[in-house]
Amino acid sequence: MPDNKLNSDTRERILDVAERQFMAHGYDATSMRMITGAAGVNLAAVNYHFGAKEELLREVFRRRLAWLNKERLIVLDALEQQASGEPLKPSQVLEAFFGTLLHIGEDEALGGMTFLRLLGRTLTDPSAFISAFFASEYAEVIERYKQALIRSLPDVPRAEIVWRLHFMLGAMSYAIAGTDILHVITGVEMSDYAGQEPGGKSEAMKLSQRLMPFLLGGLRAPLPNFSASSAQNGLLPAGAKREGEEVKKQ
Amino acid sequence: MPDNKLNSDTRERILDVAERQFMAHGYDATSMRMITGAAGVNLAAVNYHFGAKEELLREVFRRRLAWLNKERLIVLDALEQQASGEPLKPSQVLEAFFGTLLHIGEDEALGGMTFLRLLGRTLTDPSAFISAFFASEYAEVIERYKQALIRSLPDVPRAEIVWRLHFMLGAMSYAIAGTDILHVITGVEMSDYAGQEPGGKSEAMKLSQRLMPFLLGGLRAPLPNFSASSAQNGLLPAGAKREGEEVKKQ
DNA sequence: GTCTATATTCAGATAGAC
DNA sequence: GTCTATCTGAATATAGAC
Repeated sequence: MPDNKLNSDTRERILDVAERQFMAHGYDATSMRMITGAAGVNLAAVNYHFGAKEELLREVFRRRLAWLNKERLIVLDALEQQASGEPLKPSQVLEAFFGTLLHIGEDEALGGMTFLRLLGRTLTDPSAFISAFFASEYAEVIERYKQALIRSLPDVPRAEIVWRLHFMLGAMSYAIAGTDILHVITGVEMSDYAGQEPGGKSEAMKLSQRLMPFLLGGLRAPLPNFSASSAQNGLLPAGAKREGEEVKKQ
Repeated sequence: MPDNKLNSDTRERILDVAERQFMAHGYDATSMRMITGAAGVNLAAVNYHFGAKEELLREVFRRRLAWLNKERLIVLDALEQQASGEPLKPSQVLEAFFGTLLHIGEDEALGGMTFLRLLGRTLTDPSAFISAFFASEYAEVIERYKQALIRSLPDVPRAEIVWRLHFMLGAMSYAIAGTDILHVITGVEMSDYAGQEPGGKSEAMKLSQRLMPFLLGGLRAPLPNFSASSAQNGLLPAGAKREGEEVKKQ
């Protein structure tokens, strides 16, 4: 039985290609023929190895999230042990959570920017099976970090922290996922996302340096004022102040 | 010729239903049969009125974005005129931009939360025709607000402002779009998104009150420090500090 | 494990009667 | 403007030879 070295990793080749195609075109718009064609394997191979297309997507995420979830817990454990009972600083919690994620972007073996973009885009996908999958994959880690954040900000109400965790996830996912779209929307001035020359700072590093201060600033922002009076300092939607507007009949 | 009142607004009914379905299932996963079935109109009606499915999606957005874009410019114009040459405060710019958007969520005639969610989700859609459409629809408004932000923060480099505008768009879109998904991910503690009882604060208002301080905090956060030395204060991805890691072969 | 061939279903779109 | 009927293509998935 001689070497069929190339044949044996059909499974991995499919996963690599699927990851790229799902990122580029979205889950629905990526057909199994596109995947198997680009991977140079037979159409039936996907069903043989994964059963169905949905399972393939789940497996694409599983192999990356396994590392990410483990790493996030390891880093948080290490920080908490180091702090010996004291609450962590908010910046430490954010670094552990977002830094670990962005690290994936620097390492092709962990999925690189391709996977990060896929992750950011897929998180907003409305498909039921996808959101159910993410909910179960993320539950434990999010809960741990939520608790760490709550301890790190004793003066901020729990509910407010959860909102802000939500906002931070959004800012990050979008920043990563939106490469093409928001690039165009926000103009061409941004330093290039792509083209990570070895030697220079990686794409993920540049993103991290800008994102972290933003997130920290948002997380520690003054609390909203809920006191009775309505139009107190202008946190209302601007349009809400005008009245008697007519809605043109299109 | 007696009243065929109900027949004449087939076009609008299709748009209303399509908006809801695209939001709930995504563009690709929504078939024209689903839309026409739920709208109670004939399958051929979509092609008759809009030509093709892609055109239908564009029209769903056009009728809402027309109001939004106009309103955003009106509000910004009014603020700038009122300031008579002086730069606006960052909070004013944010209110004008995000408040106008969130106002849609309070008014069913403007699309309500259904449209806001659809918008948030669709912005990350990778389809080429969708991103091209948004780029052209948004170009003018984004440019105006970008300039207003740059004037309002004279000490912050232009590039940094563009990054942060990007992050803000992400935080907001995600917060809106992620109702189902991130609800689950971040736990059940958040005050309910849905169920806007008239009399109480609307969903959009509650979101606005939390989002605005967060965005403002992020926008005005201290700048990242780019000075030479690498590991200065820990803004690196946490995982990047460890070395010699092995990547298990799956 | 890999391939061909095919079953089955469903998509978007249109022709043409009314 | 609306409907029925249908064209055409492409999707996922599987049976069965090798």
